[in-house]
Amino acid sequence: MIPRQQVEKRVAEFLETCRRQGVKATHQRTEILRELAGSEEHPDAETILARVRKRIPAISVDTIYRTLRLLEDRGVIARVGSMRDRARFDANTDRHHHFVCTECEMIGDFCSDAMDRIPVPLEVSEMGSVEGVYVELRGICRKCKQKAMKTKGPT
Amino acid sequence: MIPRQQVEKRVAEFLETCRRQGVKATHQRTEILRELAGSEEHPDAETILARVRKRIPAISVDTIYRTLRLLEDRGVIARVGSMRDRARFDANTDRHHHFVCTECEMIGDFCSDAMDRIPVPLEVSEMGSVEGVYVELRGICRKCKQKAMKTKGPT
DNA sequence: AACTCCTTTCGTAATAATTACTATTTAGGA
DNA sequence: TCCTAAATAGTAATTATTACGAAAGGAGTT
Ligand SMILES: [Mn+2]
Ligand SMILES: [Mn+2]
Ligand SMILES: [Zn+2]
Ligand SMILES: [Zn+2]
Repeated sequence: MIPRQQVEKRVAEFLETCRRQGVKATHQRTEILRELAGSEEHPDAETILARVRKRIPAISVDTIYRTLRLLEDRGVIARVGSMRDRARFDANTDRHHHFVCTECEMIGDFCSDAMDRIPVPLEVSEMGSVEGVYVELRGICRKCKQKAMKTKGPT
Repeated sequence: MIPRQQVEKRVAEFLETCRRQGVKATHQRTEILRELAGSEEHPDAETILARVRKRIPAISVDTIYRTLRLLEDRGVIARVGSMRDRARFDANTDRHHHFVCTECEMIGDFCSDAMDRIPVPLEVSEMGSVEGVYVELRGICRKCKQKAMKTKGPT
């Protein structure tokens, strides 16, 4: 579980960003971010909608998608997950990367100093200027592997 | 431009894979792969469809998508590009990574031994078994940067 | 060749995810 | 408080992708 304190810190940062950038800090936006910041599972838009609806029953699909785009564009949240599935979101802006299970779509966080320290290859500098990195390790999670064992029988 | 020879090598490999896996090597599949293997731009499904239609006018949308999924599942091609845009495809199976321009969606290839040598963090091994890596550097390409210069004026 | 059986394709319909539209509401400043 | 541009709700539209059913293809058999 993510500490309430940290969630509120992210929300406060967002409210500050709004003030600086002349964007309105609405109830809807705040609750969407609060929901996402309190989750460790990198939920998709639909899941976020369902959860925020518990607190704001009349919130619309449009607002969810529009807000997620807004937050992403301002760098408050990030879009994660592989192309084959629907978009997933992440309010954790600390530098980290993801492990994705190709079976159940579970997404886990990890850090790697080694990875973060790699310089941008010259080849890339010639293509353009790099502003962000996205690293995703793909495989089968523990849970899915065990499930496969039970079904097919052990090795 | 990609040498004809290399394109045909990839096509031949695919035909071999078909034989081994008991999948039919149809004209449609062959032409879709040939088109993709001959392109350096990581085209999307729609683009591939339009191009293959020049040679097989009656080919259907279904066949394009079904075939792309088949090829991806067999590891013959890969799906690339970031979540915000439509899926893009790549028939280059040599280990490499991508630079993506967030402005014009241009996708360029690059290699990085440093990146490929990084061991999987323990943290990740505990989550599951890693079977693939996807690395994407994001930024603004040269062309888009120059365009921005002309519009807004230089620094 | 004609027959059989299974795979694949075409043409089109359906679905799923995301985005757009417009009347109405609201945040935040004067 | 009052005003106004910005944002939202409810719904329609769009886009990308997948599903379906009838027809075609292809390989082995007679
Ligand atoms: Mn994360
Ligand atoms: Mn590539
Ligand atoms: Zn899993
Ligand atoms: Zn560009």
